[in-house]
Amino acid sequence: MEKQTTIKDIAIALNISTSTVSRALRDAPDVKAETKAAVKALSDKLDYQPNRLALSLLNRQTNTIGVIIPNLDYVLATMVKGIDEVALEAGYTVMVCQSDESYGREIVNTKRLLESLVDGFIVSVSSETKIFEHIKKIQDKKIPLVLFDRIVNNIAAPKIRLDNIDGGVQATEHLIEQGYKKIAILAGPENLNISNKRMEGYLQTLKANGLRADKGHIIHCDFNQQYAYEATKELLASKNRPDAIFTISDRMAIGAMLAIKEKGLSMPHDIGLVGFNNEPIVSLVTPAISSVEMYAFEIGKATARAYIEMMSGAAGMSNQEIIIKPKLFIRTSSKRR
Amino acid sequence: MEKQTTIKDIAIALNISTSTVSRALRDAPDVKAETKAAVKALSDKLDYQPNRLALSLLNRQTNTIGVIIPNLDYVLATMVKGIDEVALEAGYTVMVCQSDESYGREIVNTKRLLESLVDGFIVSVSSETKIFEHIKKIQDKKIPLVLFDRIVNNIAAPKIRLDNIDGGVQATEHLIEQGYKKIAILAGPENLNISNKRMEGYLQTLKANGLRADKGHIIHCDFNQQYAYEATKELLASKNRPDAIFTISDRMAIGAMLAIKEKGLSMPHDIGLVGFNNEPIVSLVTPAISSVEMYAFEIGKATARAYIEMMSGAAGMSNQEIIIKPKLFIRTSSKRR
DNA sequence: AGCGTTGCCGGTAACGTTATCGGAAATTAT
DNA sequence: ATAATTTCCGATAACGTTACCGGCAACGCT
Repeated sequence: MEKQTTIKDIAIALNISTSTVSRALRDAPDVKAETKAAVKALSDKLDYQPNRLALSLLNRQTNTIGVIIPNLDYVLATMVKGIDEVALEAGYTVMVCQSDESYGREIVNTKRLLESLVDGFIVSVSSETKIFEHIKKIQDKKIPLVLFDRIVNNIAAPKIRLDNIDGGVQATEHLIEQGYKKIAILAGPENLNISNKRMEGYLQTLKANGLRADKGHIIHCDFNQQYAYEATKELLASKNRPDAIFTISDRMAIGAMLAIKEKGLSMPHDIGLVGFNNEPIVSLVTPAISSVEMYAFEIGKATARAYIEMMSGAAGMSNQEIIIKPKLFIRTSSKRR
Repeated sequence: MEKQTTIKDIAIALNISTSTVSRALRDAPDVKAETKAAVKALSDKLDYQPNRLALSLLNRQTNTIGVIIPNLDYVLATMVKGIDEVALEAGYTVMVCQSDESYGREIVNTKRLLESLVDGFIVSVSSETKIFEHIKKIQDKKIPLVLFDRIVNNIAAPKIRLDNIDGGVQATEHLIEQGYKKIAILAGPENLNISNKRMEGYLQTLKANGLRADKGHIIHCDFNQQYAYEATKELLASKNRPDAIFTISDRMAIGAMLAIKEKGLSMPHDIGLVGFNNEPIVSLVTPAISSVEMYAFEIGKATARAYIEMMSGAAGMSNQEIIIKPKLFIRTSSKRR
């Protein structure tokens, strides 16, 4: 707050020019060893810290990555951890902004970071976001952009995401193998790509196995576990009661589990249950819930790596799509054979 | 990446000076309406964004808060959300850096942010941090600092934290009221203040009720649920088996629950269980786990408010300590009367 | 002795913005 | 018509840093 020590302070104190101080600090070859020593000693004593703002202004780069995410739930926090780890290693600073699943806040965040605070973006869009002008604006300004997890299809950028369809396939195939016939799905919000892809895998697999999805067995609801609980209660009360439920998040799986227990049904006997994300919690409840691991930490790391690659490879963004394969972890909630 | 539109571009295009453009954009009174209109039109067209770096350099303030946290678990993520909400509202940008519970990374993060990137700090120290020179350095430079959650005692700064002792008291009193006599505690890492305070409340309450804490009933272990599971198994196998367990986090409570069930004991009959944090998950497992709510979101908001107050009140930091009262939520796992 | 070379350092401009001052032109008052 | 005021705008410096250029010594070479 007061006044940071600057290169000028050192220069005046030693009665030399700022240029020389600057060179001395960077260990340039054309500075006398003696001078260097004096500069370094004083800089240590005054606890000099270079002013990154001045540097960034000069070089037109901040070495900062703007990360925009919809929230900080388990999966995204894990991904951010992955991004952070790789970015820090490579000398980047990360600026995380949550949009809180709000389109408006996503725009505000983008705008702020665009004020020359970052030299690139890593974005996962909010579930509310249906218009992508703010994302396109980033690209119009030729600012590097990487999309991850909740990607946007009609934007050309490197994308790192889970193979969500495959996740849906693995979960559904497993349930069918276990002999379940009437498999319901608790899908997420309607316009959410990841949710729809998981459902696509579910539908594909049903079809491939000659099963038909009852329309009443496809429920769109928010990620919230409360909604999942309510939705499951309705499902279980319906005429055509499902004998298995696939939820596209673990939160929802736990909500579903609660409703199932309340109804007095047993897992995996009466009803099979498979969740998504493989959060630590699923193996700690009873019965332990089968879940699709999405390797969030790996996705985070891959995302940061793609970003770094894009920054170094001046040769235009490659727009590759990295697709991580999920893996179903089978537990008690769905294993009846 | 290419080149952002600057005030200069607009000035040249309209054949006026940069000063005039600057004033026009800020709606200064001494600019002709006509000129203003022209400037604004062109600035919109070119999608001009002011360069915050230049501004920050000039004003010696960034309007950015550096938030340093040990990790992004449920509690801290919630607190960050609270900070974020208040800070955004007040026009601040937040830079979140995780130290990943590492002393080294905490120092690196502090150092980076000190390079004039932020004009104040909000810090929760890592569990590994025992030396606080890096924190003191912040204060030596007269840079505003607020501590929250995992605070540091011998540093004078505004502090916002939970009344951890009271949390321990509430949990323990409740267990005693329910008739439990041999109450064990799964405490966190030894040098972690919040963990010790919760234990202090536990010890106080035992003493006040004429109970003695068996040394074997006080277990220090990492926050990790796996450790809690192992530790509980040992507890249950010991000669002097406890009839209740108080864990200082919900993660640990769930680990404990798992061990209890495995042993074939029932809650709340054979064993009472109380956790800490009141994470959503505790009400979704069976039995639902009693837990101490710590109002993480409120703590986050109060922290940001304290920061803002400190920034505005030029009259020295007040160094007040805001202490949030926790509240025990009683659920099945410990209610046997 | 004169020349080129090397070692070391200082001055200047630039990054994008705004505060401050000063001044020309236009308007009003006398 | 002249003075006084207002309206509007431009030039400059500054924030902290480094790249670039240039220059003065001192040294070595012929």
